[in-house]
Amino acid sequence: MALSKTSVVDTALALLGEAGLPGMSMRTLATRLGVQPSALYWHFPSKQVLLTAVAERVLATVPSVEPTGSAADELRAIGEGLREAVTGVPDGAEIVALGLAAGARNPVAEAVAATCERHGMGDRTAGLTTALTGYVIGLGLEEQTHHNLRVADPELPAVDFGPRFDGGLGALLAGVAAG
Amino acid sequence: MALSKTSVVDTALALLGEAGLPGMSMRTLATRLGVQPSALYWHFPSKQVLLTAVAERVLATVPSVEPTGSAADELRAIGEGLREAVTGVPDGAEIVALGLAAGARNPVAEAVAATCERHGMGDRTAGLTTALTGYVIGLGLEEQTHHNLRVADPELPAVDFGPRFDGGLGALLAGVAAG
DNA sequence: ACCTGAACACCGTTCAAGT
DNA sequence: ACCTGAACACCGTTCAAGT
Repeated sequence: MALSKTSVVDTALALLGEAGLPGMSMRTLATRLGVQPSALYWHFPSKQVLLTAVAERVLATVPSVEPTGSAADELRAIGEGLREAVTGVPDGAEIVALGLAAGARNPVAEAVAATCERHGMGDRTAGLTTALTGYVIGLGLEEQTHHNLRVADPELPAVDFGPRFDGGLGALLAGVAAG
Repeated sequence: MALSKTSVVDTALALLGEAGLPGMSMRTLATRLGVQPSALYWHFPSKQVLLTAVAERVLATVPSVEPTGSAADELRAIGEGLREAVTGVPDGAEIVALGLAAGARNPVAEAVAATCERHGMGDRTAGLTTALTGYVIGLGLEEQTHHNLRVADPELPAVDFGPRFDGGLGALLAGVAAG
């Protein structure tokens, strides 16, 4: 059957899940698809563009947040949702950063806008979107890099990024009304 | 003259400044040093380890902050100082993230601790350190990736990350007493 | 329209051998 | 101790040619 952008991105995601970015070369991707490497370049002009398509798929998995809590609770849920999407795929932080830099739609922006307006703080939308997105990507990058290093060298001490993420998110949202 | 770790890191930083991470291959590095690529492996076991040494040098340029303002002002200055160090070298965010993941000392941790204790909020040190560091790295990564994309494709719209950084930092520090 | 085959110009890393 | 020379096993990308 003929190749399609969708099937290429599907397979790219599968390879990422198995071995991260180093395991997703254009050559292994082609092999997995039963095609020559050069065939991929008919569908995508470069690996970078292919990766932004992957990033868009990752961003599409960010869950939407129900308007049922305080502003702080909703913003916390938005941050946690982005974190789940980003850390759900190995090297996801790097890939999503590429996607956002390339102009991908950031679902966090709209979610934060909705929450802020609902709670009468629409003027804080831009700052909170930047802070939340940057924080999740940055800590996600550290976490995934740390994981990659530990795979190569098990001597490296383990770090639990879960509580660390919660603590940073709490500090980040301390200025948002709790009730 | 014989090679040394210092001279290798010096030259690595010079190459990074010229063309970023893609311009800093072990081969170009060796050529610039007038040596064979394999010679580098006597001084560093891998490129990754060499890059963490580069990261430590970058982190060492983070300026220390004078205790002359409010807690919020001092924390803002700490964040700005880290940003300057990180964005001062092309692909610095990625490199510093690698360094921190490898266990490099984070100068922000100590600076935040000093400020927090001076202002009677020592219990907030950990959260603020994580939030501040993650945010600076994350937005820095987006910014530098965006810059790299624009070098390859000038069609991509320019974005001024300066005001965006300020806005996010303001939101991040909104929960810290201003006076 | 969609893909093959072959090549170009690179990578990081290893390791015997030299001095 | 410190480095060379040569090789191994890869990369992303291009492009004429096929169907």
